[in-house]
Amino acid sequence: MTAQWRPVRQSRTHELVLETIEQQLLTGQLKAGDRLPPERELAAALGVSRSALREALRVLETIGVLVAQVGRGPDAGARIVREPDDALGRVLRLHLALGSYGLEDVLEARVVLERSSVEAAARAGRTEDFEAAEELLAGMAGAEADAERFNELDTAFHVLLARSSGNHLVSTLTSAVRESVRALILGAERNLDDWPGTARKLNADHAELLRLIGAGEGAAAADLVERHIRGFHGAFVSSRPEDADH
Amino acid sequence: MTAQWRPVRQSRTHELVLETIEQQLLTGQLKAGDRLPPERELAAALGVSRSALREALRVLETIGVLVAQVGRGPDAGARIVREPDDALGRVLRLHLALGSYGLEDVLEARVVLERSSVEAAARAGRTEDFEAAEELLAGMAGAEADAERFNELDTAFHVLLARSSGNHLVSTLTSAVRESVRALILGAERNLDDWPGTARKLNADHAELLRLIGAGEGAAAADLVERHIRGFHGAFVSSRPEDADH
DNA sequence: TTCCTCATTATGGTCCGACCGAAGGGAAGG
DNA sequence: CCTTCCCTTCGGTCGGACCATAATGAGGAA
Repeated sequence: MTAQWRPVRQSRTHELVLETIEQQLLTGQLKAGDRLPPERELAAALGVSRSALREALRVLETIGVLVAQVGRGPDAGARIVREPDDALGRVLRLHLALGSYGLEDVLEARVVLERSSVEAAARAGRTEDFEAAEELLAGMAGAEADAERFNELDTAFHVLLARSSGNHLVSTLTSAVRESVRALILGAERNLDDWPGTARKLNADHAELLRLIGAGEGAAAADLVERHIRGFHGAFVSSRPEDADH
Repeated sequence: MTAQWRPVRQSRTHELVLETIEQQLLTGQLKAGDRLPPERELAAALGVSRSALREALRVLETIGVLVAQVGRGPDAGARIVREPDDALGRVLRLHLALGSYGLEDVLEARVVLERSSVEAAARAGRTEDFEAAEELLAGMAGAEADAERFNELDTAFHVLLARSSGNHLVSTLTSAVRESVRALILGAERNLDDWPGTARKLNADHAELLRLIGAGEGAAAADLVERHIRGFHGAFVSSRPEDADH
């Protein structure tokens, strides 16, 4: 194997701090819900400046592992939380914009993830999610004129299906990927010739998808969701010929 | 729809800075390879303190969108880059540790992603990746005694297959998910009764997988990789009964 | 007593000014 | 022409100060 040496880039203080805290997370010494000491105390305890500590905390915050609240009382200060969705969404969104991967890749990823989601959802059969999905569906039917609102509900619908699969990770990834192309999809919808008609078609897909999932027909639902995604996604990719290289 | 209000959490300076820079990324005013102005200048231009700016830059750095180098010359300063893999890996790793999702979820996600990867790889048929994979395979055969090294090569092997699919996004996700459980897998391997025997079996799978991909038999390769992952992953999940809730 | 009001205090958020160390650029000297 | 050494330009770090926010608790009014 050809040796690949990456620069060591050693010892930026905030990275050391980060490692320390990460270790405590990985070993379970820090759990969700725990509070960190006040910044000034922790900085002193770690022997670093408050600025360096704050940079490390900021990183944890963007990862969705920590939130901070000002003020006083039991809810104030820095707390460990579990909110990966926004973090992943932001990463994917920015890298999509930078062309770290192309739209085709996003299309394939969506197909793969959502096929798996709907199959699992059909197996799980959660009626409460089913009802919520019905509501979203009704909302979309009423919002066919308003592309922005439709897009919002559409995203919520797909994310709900993913969540209904019972697999948090796949759901998080699905949600993040879907969010990352949200602005693009919205832009494409606005440029379509016959948007209301397209919206109706999409909604018909959604209704049928929901029916199949409710009936436990996972395989059929998976095929439908693939057609659904490829159909629309493919249509607007072709109208946006900026291919991203790498 | 029941209204869901999340707190506005408005106007932390570094978030405003972040939005500004993100906008420039999303609109293409900032592209990969571009250099940002020196921190002091940029801070002054944005009308914020250097600390606030630095926190925003740190966020971009953890997202894998920016790197900073000290010193002088054309390569110094903050540059826009495209390195999503480490960022995603870190997010998933920490959230796995926090129990944002369970091991079962990771198993399913790996199955879904890697099935897709090997099918695509079989279609793409990149001979150069094939050769690199052969090398890794040989390396693993020689490292059956050393669990750590084996694990390293194993990870590299799966990541290589993913990359060979030609889909950067799926490859990145695969790599991140695989990295996130790397420490866990290593720990499990060390606790196995018959590790060398297991290693041989895994390697046999790898060899056969590579053969199928080379022969263009994507479907068979997908089935094999699913059995491969479920077999081993399932075995060690059962020996580690800490189920993560949410 | 009970309730409202207001000062106190703990906490994160922001800013400033200073200094350190790394690394390219260029002048001085061989 | 090449080497050596200083200077300048960067990010990285630090300490201290002040602000905004929000719970707390004391003190006064009903």
